[in-house]
Amino acid sequence: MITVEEILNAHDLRNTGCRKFILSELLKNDAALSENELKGPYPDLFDRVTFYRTLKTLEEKGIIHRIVLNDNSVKYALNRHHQEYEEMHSHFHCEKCDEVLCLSGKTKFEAELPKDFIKHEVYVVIEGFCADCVHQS
Amino acid sequence: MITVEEILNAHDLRNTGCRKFILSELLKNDAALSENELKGPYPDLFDRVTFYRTLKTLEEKGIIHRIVLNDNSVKYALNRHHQEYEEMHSHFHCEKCDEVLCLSGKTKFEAELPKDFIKHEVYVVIEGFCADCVHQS
DNA sequence: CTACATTTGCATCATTGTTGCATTTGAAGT
DNA sequence: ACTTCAAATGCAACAATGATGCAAATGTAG
Repeated sequence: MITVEEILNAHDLRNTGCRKFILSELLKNDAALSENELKGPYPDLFDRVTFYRTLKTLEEKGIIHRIVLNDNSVKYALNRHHQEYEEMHSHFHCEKCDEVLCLSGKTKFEAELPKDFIKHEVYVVIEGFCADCVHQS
Repeated sequence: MITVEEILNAHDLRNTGCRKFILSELLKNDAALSENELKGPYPDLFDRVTFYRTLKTLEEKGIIHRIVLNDNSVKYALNRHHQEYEEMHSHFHCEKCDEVLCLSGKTKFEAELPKDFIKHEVYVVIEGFCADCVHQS
C-alpha cells in the first residue's frame, strides 16, 4: 500500500499537515469526497483557505481530480490507474445517498461533433441509485 | 416559429416581463447562455432574485434545462426536440470561446455499472475547440 | 373594473471560490 | 542541533451564486 508520504515526495511536495490529512482521507475511501465529507468530524482542523489551496495544489500535481456534479456540488478523488492521462472522466452519482464513484475504464462514449470541432476531454456523470440504496428501498 | 407567448401559455405560466425576456433571448440563440450572457447589455433589467427564480420556474416546467460545466459555471438552453424526456444530456463546451452547444441525439454512451446499480440520467460535457476557434488559431 | 393569486423587488443570509499579506513551518545545508 | 529561506498556513476580506421571507406590484379570470 502506497503511503501519503510517498505520494507527496514523488511529486516534490512538502509533507504538511493539511496535505497528509486530505490524502489519508482519500486513501481510506474508495468513493469521491466533498470538502465537508473530507473534513468529517474535524471541520476546523485547517483553515478553509488552506483546505481550498491544498486541494488545488493536489489537483494541479495530478494527484487528485475534481468532480463537478449536476447540482453544482464538487467532490474529490485520488487519481488511481493513471487517470490523469485519460481523455474520459466518468463518474456515478447516487441520487439517494449522494455517493460518487469513479468509473474509469468502464465506459464507452461516442459523439458525432459538428464539422471541424475538436474534442479534448469528456466528462460524464451518471445519476442513479447505487446497489446499497436499491436494496434498502 | 413558435413564440414566447405560446410557450408560456402552453405551460400555464403568466406572461411576465422577465419570462418573456429570458425566453426571447434563448429563442434567438442556438447556444446555451449563462445568466450574464442572457442579461447581456441589460444587467439590471430585472432583480437578480427574479432572474434566478424565473430560470428555476422555467426549468421546473421543462421549458429550459440547466447545464453545469466542469468549471462550476452554469448555462441554460431551451428544451428543443423533447429533450425533457431523454435520459441522455450531452453538451459541447468550447474551451476557448466558452460557447456551449447541445448535442442531443448525436451521442452514444455505454457504461458498465457495478452490480445492482441503476442508471437514471447521463450527463456528458465534451470539452474542446469549436469550429470557429479551430479556424482562427 | 375588481379581486386575488402570482410574480417581483428588496433585504438578507449561507456557501463557495479567490486574493493579499503577515506569520509559521518543512527540510536542506551547515 | 541550528540556521535559513522558500513554501505553506491562517486571517481578513471580497465576489459570485444560491436561497428565503415579506411587502408591493402585476397578470388575468370573472
